[in-house]
Parts: sequence; C-alpha cells; structure tokens
Amino acid sequence: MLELAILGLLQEAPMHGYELRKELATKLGTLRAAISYGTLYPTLKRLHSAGWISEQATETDIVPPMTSKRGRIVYKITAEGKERFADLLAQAGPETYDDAGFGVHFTFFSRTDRATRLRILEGRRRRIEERREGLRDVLARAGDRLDAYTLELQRHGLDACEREVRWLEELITNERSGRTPSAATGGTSDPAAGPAAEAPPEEPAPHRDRP
Amino acid sequence: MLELAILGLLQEAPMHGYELRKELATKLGTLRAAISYGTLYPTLKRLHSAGWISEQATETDIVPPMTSKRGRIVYKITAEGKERFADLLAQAGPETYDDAGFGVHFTFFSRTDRATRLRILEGRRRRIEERREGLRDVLARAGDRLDAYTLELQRHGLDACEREVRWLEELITNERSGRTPSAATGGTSDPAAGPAAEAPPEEPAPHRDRP
DNA sequence: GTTGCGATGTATCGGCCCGATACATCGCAG
DNA sequence: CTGCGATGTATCGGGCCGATACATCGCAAC
Repeated sequence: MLELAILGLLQEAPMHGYELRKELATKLGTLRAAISYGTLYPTLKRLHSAGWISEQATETDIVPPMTSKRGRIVYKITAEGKERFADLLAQAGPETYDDAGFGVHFTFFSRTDRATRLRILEGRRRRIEERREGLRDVLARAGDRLDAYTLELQRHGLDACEREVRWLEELITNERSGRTPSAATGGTSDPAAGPAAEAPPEEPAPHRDRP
Repeated sequence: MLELAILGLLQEAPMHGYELRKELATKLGTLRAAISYGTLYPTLKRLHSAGWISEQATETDIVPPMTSKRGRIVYKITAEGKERFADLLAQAGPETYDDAGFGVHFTFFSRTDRATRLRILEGRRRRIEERREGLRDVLARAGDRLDAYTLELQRHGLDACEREVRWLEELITNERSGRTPSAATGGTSDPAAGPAAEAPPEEPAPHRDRP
C-alpha cells in the first residue's frame, strides 16, 4: 500500500525522505494516518533493492549557490518502477477497499482509468454498506442490551457509514456520466480537462519527465 | 490497546476466543476494525503469562447436557487482571486519541470515571481539531495545486472532521452537565454518577425511523 | 560570539497487528 | 454418507508504528 503511495508521489517529482513524508501526510487525506519514518525508510530501501526507485546522494558540491543542504538522498522512480506503479494502480482487490488502501488509490484517481475507478468506488461502497448493515443489525437486535455509551458509538458509526455511502454514490454517478468530482459543488464546467477523464485507457496523464 | 479491550470484555463474562472475537467486532464500533486471530491468540497467550487472565479448557464432561462442544478454552479475568484493567482504563495518553484507542476507551465509558471521560473526550477533540486545521490549510493554501480527486478527498475528510468535532462537543457538554449520551434529546440528570458506576439508567428505546 | 533551540534529515529496533493458512469438529442438507 | 458451512484453535511472514538516536542548519536571545 505504502509502496503504491511512494511510487505515485515519486512519479510527480524526485524527492528525499523528509519531503516524501510531508507530501504523504498532506495528500493522503484522513483515511491514511501520517506515515512514520520507521516505515518509510525500510520501504524505500525495499523499493530500491527491487529496482523500482534509484537513490541519488546529494552532496554540497552539486548545488553550490543553494542553501548547501547537507547530504540528502534523493529518490527517483525508474522505468520499472513506473510499470510497477501502473500495475498496482490497475488492480482492485479487497485491500483496496479498506480505509488506508482506498485513500491511497483515490489520491491517484486522476491517473487511473475510468473502469478501475468505478470498480474501486463500487467495491468500497459495498464494503461500507456491509459495515452499515452490521451496525443496523446490532442497533435493531441488541440495542437494548448495550449501555448508553456503546450505543452512542454505534449510532455515530452508522451515521458516518450512511454519509460515506451517499458520498460514494454521488461519485459513482458522476463517474458514469463522465464528470470530475469538482463538478458536484459547482466547479467550472470543464468536462474533458484536468484528470484523464474520458481519455482512452492508453496514456492517461502527461507527467513531465526530464526532456 | 487490544489488551484493554479483551480485559474489558472478559470482565463482563468469561469467554473463549471465537466468542471474544465476535464481541470485539460488534461492540468496538467502526473506529476499530475487526480483530484477526493472528492477533487475538498471541495476545491471549501474553495476557495469560502475565497473569491477567486464566485459561480453562472445557472438556465434554463439564457440561454433559449441553451440545457437548469439543474442547474450547474459556478465558476468565483474574483479580490482577481487573486491577490492570482499571489502570489502563484510567490513563489517557496520546494513543488514547487515535481512532482505535478512542473507540476502545469509549466502549468502556460506562465503567470510566467522569474526569477521565472528560479528559479523553477533550483529547480526542483536540486531535481531530488539529487534523481539521491541517485539512483547511491545505484546501486554502494549496487547493488550486491539487487535482480534482485529491481535492474531493480532502473535502470529504474535512467534512468528517467537522462532524466529529460537533459530536464530541455535544458529548462533552452532556458530560459536564451529568447526562448520559442518549439524553441528548432531553433526559434525566444524574449528578451523583461516580467512578465505575453501574450501567447508566436505561433510556427509552432508540427512535430510529424506518424507511 | 556563543549558546541554545527548532526545523531538517537519515536510520534502527522492539513490538503490535494483519492476512493467509492449516487443522479439526459439529450439525445439517442433499 | 458425503460434502459443506459454521465453529474453534493456532502459527507464520511481513507491514507498519512509536520511540529513539544522531547530525546539521538557520536564527534569535543573551
């Protein structure tokens, strides 16, 4: 999961660990808690030894006019890494539907083809619906056996589930009619711009590489 | 965290692993995903060797008239375990404020003294408020740098944060005025609610409208 | 000036927890 | 009587976290 996130961010631009972590924390939203270095660095090492990314130690002599930061390690995605990213991006399994997995995948939706987006959205919806049904059952069947606090927790959870299902429903509807999500809250009517909305499954988004 | 959950459930009644897991799944709400056996059994073993719980192998001869279940292991909390539970219940650290920790603690709120309940509720609120501020900053400062999907994810996260803060606020208000959570729509006042109070006065049936 | 402090930056270790997997038994339907 | 789903206990590899350590940089206080 984290592997996908790292590859995705490095596809936008090369970065060093510290930077990566901040991007991770802000972009990956609420579903995915801030990643820790105890996870990040071993994962980077793993990705490197797998050949998906390259490490480039930056010494002070590289950029003398700059603030001359002490040796950082800049990570850059490789061609194999891009393939790997595309593979991970296209697959939609059970781990894609839990909070963390869904959050990461959703973050890269503008680089995902529409069929996959729909599969993921529907899988997530199903997952949340199941959770919601479980909560309803508990409340209906055993509601009077539970103490007031537990009950309140269940109610709050149920409310959150219902809300998320509605959100997903809206996204799915938009997706089917070929709109970007921002159209929902009155963004510019810009049917073809931004994400790789209706572009055929070939080459979604032009990401800039070095010339 | 799981330790607290297990001790808490075993305080209600002795149980075997399978049962424990089901209780865990239903009671601990949405904040805490269903626990796996790969976690449960090692934890039970750990709790046993620490002396907090006892293991009692149930052979078929124990309860002949019953369905004669094949050898299960029934776990029972010990006196030391109860002390341990009380200790864990009373402490409110940073790990008490994340999703999983908060969910577990909240589940046992009816066995927690009011001062601790308040500390936990306020700590959780602060945590969510920080998350909310972070989201608002991203949306305000870098909103136009983000693609439509990432933006939508942030908005949804922000909405969930605001909603949870309101929920917590309400709970805190009720707590200060000595009401149980279900009394939100008007209830009895219980000024003498002390530590480890027995189940709060059962409120009228939950009014959940049927579609 | 130097001393301290917060942000930047890389790295490891112990430990919690998960998913997959492997067994074995029970009750029941085909 | 045979398979099959629910019940039940258990382990293993690995992802991920929190705590911790260590080093440099820029800046402000004294």
